[in-house]
Amino acid sequence: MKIGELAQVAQCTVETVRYYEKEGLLSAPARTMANYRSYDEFHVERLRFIRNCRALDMTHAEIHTLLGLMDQPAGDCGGVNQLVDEHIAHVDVRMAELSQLKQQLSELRQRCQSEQAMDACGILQGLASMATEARHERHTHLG
Amino acid sequence: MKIGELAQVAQCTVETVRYYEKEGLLSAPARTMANYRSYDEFHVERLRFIRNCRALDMTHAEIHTLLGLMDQPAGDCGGVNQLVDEHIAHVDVRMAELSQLKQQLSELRQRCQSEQAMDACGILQGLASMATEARHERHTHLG
DNA sequence: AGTTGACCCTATAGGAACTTCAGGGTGTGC
DNA sequence: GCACACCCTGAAGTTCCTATAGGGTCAACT
Repeated sequence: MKIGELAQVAQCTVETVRYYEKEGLLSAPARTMANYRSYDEFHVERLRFIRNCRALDMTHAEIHTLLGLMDQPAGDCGGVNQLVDEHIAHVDVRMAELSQLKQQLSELRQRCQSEQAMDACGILQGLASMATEARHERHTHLG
Repeated sequence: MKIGELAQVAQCTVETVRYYEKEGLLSAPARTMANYRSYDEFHVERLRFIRNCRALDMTHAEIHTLLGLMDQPAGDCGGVNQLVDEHIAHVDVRMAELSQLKQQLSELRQRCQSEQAMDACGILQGLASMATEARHERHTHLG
C-alpha cells in the first residue's frame, strides 16, 4: 500500500508518516519502481501502535523505548510497566499544576467583575502586583 | 540598571530578557556608551507583568494583546476580562483532556499486573488494539 | 601595566512534534 | 495530450525559550 492509504488507516497525515520514518520510529519500507514507499501489514500495525501511544501523549523517546522493549520478546514486560507508570506520574504532575493554575486564574478573575476604567481593573492590578516567582522547571513533557 | 540586575529582580535569565525585546514584548531600552542596555523602573514593571502572565501560562500573543489593551487607558477593561476568561477556558479544556488521558492510562495499566512474557503483556496488547482515533486538533496552547 | 573574572554584546543553533512550502515527478481517466 | 490526484525531497516555520560561539567592557588585584 502507498503512503496515503497507510496514513488514512492510521488516522494521521502523509507528512507525519514520513516524519516518523526520519525519526526512526517507523522503519523505511520498500520502494516501487517510481520510488513510491510501499507498506505492508507490519507497518500498519506499527504505525497504529505509535499513533495510539501518541494519543496517550507519550513522547517519541518513550515510544522508541517501548518499541525497543517489544522487539525483545525474550525478556519480560517489567520495563513496559515501569514506563507506563512513569508516564502516568507525568500526567498526575501536570494535572496538579493546572489545578493550581486554575485556582490562581479564578482568584485573579474575581478581582474585576465589571467593565470599568483600565486603571481601576483589578485583574491588571493583580497581574502587576503578583509576587514574581522563580520560573519553575518542567517536571513533565506535558506542556 | 543593567540587564543582569533586571533579570534578577524579575526572576528570569538575561537571555529571556533579550528574547522578549526581540519579540516586541519589552521595549528596547537606552544604551550606555559601552552599548550595554540600560533599564529604568518602567521596564522593571513591564517585565514583572510579563513574567506574571507567563507564570499563568499565557502565550506571548495573549500577553501582547493584554499589554496593548493596558496602553489604551481611555478604554474600559472588557477586553482584559474576556482574555482572562478565554484563558481560563483553555485551562479547563486541557484539564478535561488530561483527566480522560489519565483514565485511559489507568485502564491500560490494569491490564498487566505482573512482569510476564512480552507477548502476554496486556499493556502492549492494549496499545496494539486501541481504536485508532483521529488526531484531535489543539483546543488550547497548554500542551 | 597586565591580567583575572564578572559582566555585557550579537548571531546562530537546538529542542518537540510536527506542519507548510517550494519545486518537481508519476499515474490514470477522458 | 492534458488535467488532476497523488507521490518525492529538502528546507523552513511553529513556540518559548536555552545554549553556544566568539567577542567587547569594566573593576579590582598584582
